[in-house]
Amino acid sequence: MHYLLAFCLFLSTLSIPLFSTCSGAVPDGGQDSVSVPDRLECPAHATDEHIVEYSGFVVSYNHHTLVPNWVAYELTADELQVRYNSKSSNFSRDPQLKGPQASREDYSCSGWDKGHMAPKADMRWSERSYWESHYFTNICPQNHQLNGGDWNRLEQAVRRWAKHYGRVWVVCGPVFDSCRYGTIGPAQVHIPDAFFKAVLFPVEGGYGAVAYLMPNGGTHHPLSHYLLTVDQLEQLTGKDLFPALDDPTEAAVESVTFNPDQKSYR
DNA sequence: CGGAATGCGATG
DNA sequence: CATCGCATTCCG
Repeated sequence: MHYLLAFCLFLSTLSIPLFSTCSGAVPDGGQDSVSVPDRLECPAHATDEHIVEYSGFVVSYNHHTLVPNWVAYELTADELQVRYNSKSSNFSRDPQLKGPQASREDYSCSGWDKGHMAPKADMRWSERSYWESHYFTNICPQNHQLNGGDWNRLEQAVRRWAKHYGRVWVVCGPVFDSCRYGTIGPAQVHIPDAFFKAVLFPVEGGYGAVAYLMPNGGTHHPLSHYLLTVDQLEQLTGKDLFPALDDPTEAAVESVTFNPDQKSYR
């Protein structure tokens, strides 16, 4: 017990922030980088990102912030029928990925949750996808209240929508602006200021979309409080979301907010 | 209320 | 290391 406490204090002394550039603009060298797959849910490719394709989701990993730039996946109603389960949830590094990664030590005693971007509850359709969701390439430091609260409620809504619409396309990730929370751990894992999530729906003859932005704190509001258009989210994050849509469709879908519950039986 | 789902941390 | 218990939240 005393040893553990001393260990944590030791780690905290190691994690003195030097100067943390938040932009992620530092080029990280040497990693094989694959182009972004041509899928509906994937954002346009940007510089300084390393694309990793897992069985259940695609990650744009940032070797500077040690968190993903974004995580994207299609979620189907069929996938939610299969419920692979494990008593333990063992977070680990992606063994295939070269270069720096976060580790458990960075998060332990940090006061921040290991927050999934692609939720493990969305990846239960196979043992492989389940464990891949536990790689640190899919994890961000996240406020505990948010992780179990409003962010979790949004994830539950996405599963409800996937069941109702048959499939949805999801992209989410951290947002860095003021970098007010600094970093955690010896590896200096960057703590996001906020998180975004955008969801694309198949509707008759076309698509609808919603976007959310939640600060990385213990706020509690109705989900509608965090709502914004995909256009607004793109301006905030500098990302081009759902670029696989043809231009007129993309423009129409991203300028208005779809109401996914409007047509449901509730 | 019971079952999912997000986790953390104590216990052998 | 695995297992268990705890807290919170939401849904049917």
